Amino acid sequence: MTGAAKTPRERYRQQVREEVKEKAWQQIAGSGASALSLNAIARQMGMSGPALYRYFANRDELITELVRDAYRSLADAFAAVGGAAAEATAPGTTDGAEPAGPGLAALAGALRDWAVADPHRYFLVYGTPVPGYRAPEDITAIAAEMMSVLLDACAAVPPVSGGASPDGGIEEHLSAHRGWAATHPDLPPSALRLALAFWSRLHGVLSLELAGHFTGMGLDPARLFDAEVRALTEGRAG
Amino acid sequence: MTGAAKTPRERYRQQVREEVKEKAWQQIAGSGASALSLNAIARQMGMSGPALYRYFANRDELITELVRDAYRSLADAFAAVGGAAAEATAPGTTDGAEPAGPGLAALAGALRDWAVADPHRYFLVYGTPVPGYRAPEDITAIAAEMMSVLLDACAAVPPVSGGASPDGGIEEHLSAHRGWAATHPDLPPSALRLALAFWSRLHGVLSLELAGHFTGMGLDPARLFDAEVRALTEGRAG
DNA sequence: TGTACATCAGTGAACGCGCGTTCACTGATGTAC
DNA sequence: TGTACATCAGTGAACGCGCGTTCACTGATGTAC
Repeated sequence: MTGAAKTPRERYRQQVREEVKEKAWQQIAGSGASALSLNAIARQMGMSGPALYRYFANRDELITELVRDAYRSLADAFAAVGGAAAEATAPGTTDGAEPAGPGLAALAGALRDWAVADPHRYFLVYGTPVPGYRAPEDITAIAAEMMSVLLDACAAVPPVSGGASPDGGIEEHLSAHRGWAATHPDLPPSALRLALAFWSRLHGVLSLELAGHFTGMGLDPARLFDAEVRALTEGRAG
Repeated sequence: MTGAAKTPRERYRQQVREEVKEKAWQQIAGSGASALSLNAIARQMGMSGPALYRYFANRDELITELVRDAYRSLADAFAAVGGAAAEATAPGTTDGAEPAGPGLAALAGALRDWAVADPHRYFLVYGTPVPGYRAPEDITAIAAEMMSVLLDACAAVPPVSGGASPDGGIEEHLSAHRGWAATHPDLPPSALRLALAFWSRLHGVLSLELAGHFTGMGLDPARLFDAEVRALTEGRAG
C-alpha cells in the first residue's frame, strides 16, 4: 500500500501481523472483544505467547489496530460508492433530477453490507464503548472522512419545501454548531440534518438487527432497513 | 412487592442481594459488564468471595438478574407513562384531536430519561450482545410488555394520508408478520410501522449519544433526540 | 564466493495477579417443645 | 422462660486456570567487506 521496496523481513512481519489480526477477529467473533487474549492467539498460531510482542507492543495496541482497520474498511467502502456516484453524476447525467437520492441509497447499502458482513466488527466500532478507551486522532480522522462522503451525497439533495411544520429549532441549532461539517461550509442546515438522520436512523435499525432484537419477531431486517432508507431519500429527514 | 409476611431472615437476604447488585452496577459503570467479578464485589462489601454464593448460584445468575432489573425498570417507566396517558385520554379529553402524539412523545421522554440516567444499564440491554448469552423467557416477556404499551400509543395515531409514495412493500410485510404485535390484532400496518420507527430511530440517536459519537461534534444530543421525536409524531414514520 | 558480524524472530521459564468455584468448618440466629 | 436442635450466613484454605508481560537466551536470516 503505502511505501515501497519492502525487504523480505518487512514482508514477513506484515504477513504475521495480518495473521494475528485475523485470529483476533475470529476470537472476537467467538467470545467478544473483551475476551481477546494474546496468549490464545499465539496458541492458535502455533507460537508461544511472548512471540507476539515482536509484532504488537501490547494488547491495547492490537485492539486499537483492529478498531482502525474496522473504520478504514468502512471508509473505503464509502469512498468507493461516493466516488462512483460522483463520476456517474459528473459527465452527462441521464437520469433526471435526483442524482443524490441514489447516492444516499448507495451509501446506505454500503453501510449495511459492511455491517452484516461482520457484526462483531460493527460492534467494535459502534457498540458498547470500552470503558476508558480513547480512540487516537488518526481514527477520528477516518470517521471525519466518512462523514465528508456522506455530506457530499446530502449536498445534492434539494432542500424540501417542508411547509410550516415547526422543527423545534433543530436546523438553527445545526447552523450554529457545524464544526463537524467543516468540510462543507456552504451546506444548508437541511442537508446537515439529513446527514445526521441518515447516520442515526440507519444505525438504529442496524444495531437492533445485529443485536438480535428483531429475531423472534419474524421480521425481515433488510426490509426494515430499506424502509428507513426510503423514508430518508423520499420523505426527507423531517 | 410480591408475596408478604417475610421473615427477618428473608428480609436480610433481600437486602444483601440488593447491595450486591448495587455494587455490581458500580463495577459495570467503571469497567464494563464483561469485567464483572464476584470476588471484587465481595471485597467491596467487606465479605469474602465465597459468601456471595449464598445469594447467587454463580456469576451468570447475577448478570441475568441485572438484565432483568434493567428491563423491568424501563417497562415500569413505560407503564407509568402509558397509564397516565390512558387516564388523561379516557374521561373528557380537552386537548383536541391528537391524544396520541403526546402519548408517543411522553414514551420517548421516558425512554431517554431512563437511558441517560444510567448509560451502562442501557448498554447492558441494548448494547453489544454478550456472545452465547440467551435471555430467559420471563425477560422477553417484559420486552413484549413494553411493546404493548408502545402499540397502545401508536393505535391512537390516525393513519396518515400519505399519497402515492411507494413504501417498498414494508406495510404489506408488516401485515404478513405481526406475531410480535399479537396483543393488538386490529392495528393498521401504519401503526405497526410507527412503533418500529419509534423503536429503531430513538435507539439510533440514543446509542450514538451514549457511546459518545456526538461528543466532539458540539451538538446537543437532547435536541437531536427531540427532532426525531417530532418527526415521528408530526411527519409520521414514512 | 566466503567470512564476520549485526539484526531480529521465537522460545521457555518465571512473576504476580485475579478469577470462579468447592469444601469443610464456625458461629450466630431462629424454631419446637 | 429455658433448653435442644435445625437452619443458615459467612470464613479460610484450596484447586485449577489463564492472563499480560519481562527476561535471558538460541538460532536463523540478512548485511558488509
